[in-house]
Amino acid sequence: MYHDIADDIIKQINEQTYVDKLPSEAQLTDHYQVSRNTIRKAIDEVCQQGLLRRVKGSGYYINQITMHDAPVVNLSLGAGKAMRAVDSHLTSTVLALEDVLANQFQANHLHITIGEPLIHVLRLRQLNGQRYCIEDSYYLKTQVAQLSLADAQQSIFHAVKRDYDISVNNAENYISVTTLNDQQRQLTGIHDDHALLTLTQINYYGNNIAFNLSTTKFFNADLNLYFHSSQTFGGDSK
Amino acid sequence: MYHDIADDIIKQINEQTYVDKLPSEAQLTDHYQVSRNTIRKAIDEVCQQGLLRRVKGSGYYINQITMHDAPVVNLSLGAGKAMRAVDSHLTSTVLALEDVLANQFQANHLHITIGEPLIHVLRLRQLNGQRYCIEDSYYLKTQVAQLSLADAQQSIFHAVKRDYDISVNNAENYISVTTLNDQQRQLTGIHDDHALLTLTQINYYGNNIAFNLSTTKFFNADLNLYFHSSQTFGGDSK
DNA sequence: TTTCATTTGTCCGTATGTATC
DNA sequence: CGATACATACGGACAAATGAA
Repeated sequence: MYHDIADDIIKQINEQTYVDKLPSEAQLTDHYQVSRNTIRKAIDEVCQQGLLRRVKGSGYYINQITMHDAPVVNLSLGAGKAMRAVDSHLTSTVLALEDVLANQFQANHLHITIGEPLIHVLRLRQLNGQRYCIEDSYYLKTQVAQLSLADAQQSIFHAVKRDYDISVNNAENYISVTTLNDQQRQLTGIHDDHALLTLTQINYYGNNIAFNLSTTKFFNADLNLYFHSSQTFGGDSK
Repeated sequence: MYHDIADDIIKQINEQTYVDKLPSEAQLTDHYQVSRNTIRKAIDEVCQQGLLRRVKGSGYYINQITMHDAPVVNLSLGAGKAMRAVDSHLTSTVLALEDVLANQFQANHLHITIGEPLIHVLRLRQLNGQRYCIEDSYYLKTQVAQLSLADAQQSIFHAVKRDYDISVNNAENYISVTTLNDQQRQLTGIHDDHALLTLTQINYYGNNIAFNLSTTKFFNADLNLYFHSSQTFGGDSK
């Protein structure tokens, strides 16, 4: 229930029903007809997504997530949700859809042994006709037995949820700067050596079983990856 | 109080008192002599740092965070804590320590008007004799009236905490790829055009007032910025 | 400066639901 | 199936910060 309330609050923020700050807990309690604790749990969720900052004695203030004109991807929304804002406008060209065996890197990150079977998907994604990102994804075949080409052209996470009831519970995120690798150059025909902002994610579901490892390289030189960190902590920070 | 319990649980994990999983909530309730709600809030904090995975009906399992060959800065630890691991080994060369007036960019992010007085600190930081990062920081003079050269050579946040009782409560983080700007080239004598992983942070204290805007450019081409994102969410993700 | 109502932060006890084993 | 363990929700109490009178 508090999930639904959280979703609704986020919706109100997006629709600018709430502009500068949220109504007080008392007002929200009244509005949603639930206890204060439930409201607070809902607000916790919204805060965790970096949309609010909380001020004791004052209220909840809405964060403006912008970097001037530069495009921003909010990673605090959690895996799968981060891209949703742009996801509907993205088109995907599937450059590879194949079974492979885990190498050292993949085995390390997926907590499996070398040689375990994986599905490899390489996609070039476009936004408004512009190259947006290139994404290498590896799925554990023990979890995701099969992926159709049609699914790979759309939202894979959606298909995985539909067919295997797997959705992302949490994720580890690594951000670095890289260039395209040989396979990516060959299949895209892009041969320049540009440094690309790169996001590597290990996605976990349910009991925190890693089921997916993906590396996304963004072509847009202006792109910003955003996330919010808060200090839950009272004190010191020494 | 639940902060202290969270800290203690983390300590027990680090000391391997708890190896595979945590004691049950009932046992922890008994051990710390607090209510179950308080235990759960403490555990929430530990989870948020990515140290635990929670399994309904089963228990809390300790995450084994795998190490990588590439150097990693863990930003999930929260603002101010992220750099602590390396901070003590960093030496800082202060390239600029001056009063400036806020420009458009700074005003936007610090939620102030153009022309407000700021302190600008430009530091070149080294790790084991190697260039590690270059950091531009702007402090609101209304909050931080003065910074000494000695403080700038050490930990500025520590000095700010000591002199003004200001510590970071939460932060907005933007990660992008940039190159050095003119002032940075001039003052460092570095004139190549390398793409650098760049972290822009707006730091808040008292949860509401932005007091610092800093941009850090990392020289290490292998560096990874890490953070953990969890889904608090039960369900769907549609 | 003090006072006071508002608002968020913390903690408690209890009850019920649901997943795991 | 029953026992255990985590998830959700309610209601109440007091503390602490804010902001306006």
